Amino acid sequence: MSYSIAEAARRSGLSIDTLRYYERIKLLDPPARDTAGRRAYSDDDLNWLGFLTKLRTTGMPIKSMREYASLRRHGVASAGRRKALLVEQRRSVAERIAELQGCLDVLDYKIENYAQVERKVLGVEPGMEEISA
Amino acid sequence: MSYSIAEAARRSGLSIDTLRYYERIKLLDPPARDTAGRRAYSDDDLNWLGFLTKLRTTGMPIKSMREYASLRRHGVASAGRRKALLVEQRRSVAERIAELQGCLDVLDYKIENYAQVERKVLGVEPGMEEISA
DNA sequence: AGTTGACCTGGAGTGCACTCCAGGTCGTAG
DNA sequence: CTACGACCTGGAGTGCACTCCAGGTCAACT
Repeated sequence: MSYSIAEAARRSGLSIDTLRYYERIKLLDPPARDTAGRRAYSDDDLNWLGFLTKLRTTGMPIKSMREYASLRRHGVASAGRRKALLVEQRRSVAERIAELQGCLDVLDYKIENYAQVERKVLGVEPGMEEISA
Repeated sequence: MSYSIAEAARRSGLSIDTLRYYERIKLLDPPARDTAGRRAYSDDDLNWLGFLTKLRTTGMPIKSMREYASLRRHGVASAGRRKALLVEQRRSVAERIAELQGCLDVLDYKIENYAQVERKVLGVEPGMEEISA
């Protein structure tokens, strides 16, 4: 199967401009072209884009994604280095999740404070004593 | 207690430039000044900076942090809106954690693949049969 | 034959969140 | 008294990851 740039954009969730940008900066190997010179993305291209967006979601900088992409072109000999990059990214994602979890706790604490203030305000409204109790 | 800008930077984990920047864009009320006109940050200032960095860590844009900061200046009447902002941010953080968890799963899958490839390579090395088994 | 719409290229522009700089002022140590 | 280091100001510069633009090509419809 092959896909126009519009279709590839739709399926990958990236914009058309971003697809061309990723190609320019060598995140993505130049896809095949149709007879009119238009890009024709393969399923492999789409799968790779899917993985790239996962990496991006984890906050991996484009520089590192480019390194990974470049290693991929160098075949099986680069597998060790690629694995190392992923292991490092895994570590950084786990760390980030823990950090966000900490922020969640702070938010919960603050929100609970606001909720208590609300209950207090209700409590001093005339006739509302039973609600605040 | 009051702190020089260098000390405030050290304690908040922000740079001196960032502290002045946050003040300029009204994330932070102008701190007191000493007799020489230098900034003297209070404990309250430091606590607020601590909370700001939590919000920033959650990925809240500066625009929204400014809104929160501005509401804070308008006293108790704005508490409802402030709580709503925090509740929304809480939701977005929880979502982000789930998203990252999904990425973690993809990374684990890929890493496991690489590990399998490594075991296979070992397997075909002479005298290594028992390791790959 | 003409118009439309999707696509092409190289290059410029954008928004965000800082970060750096030049030139100047203070208060203290030598 | 001067040298130093920490601080001050307004404004310019940076890096990232896109995003937009002008001007052009091409196949298909009317």
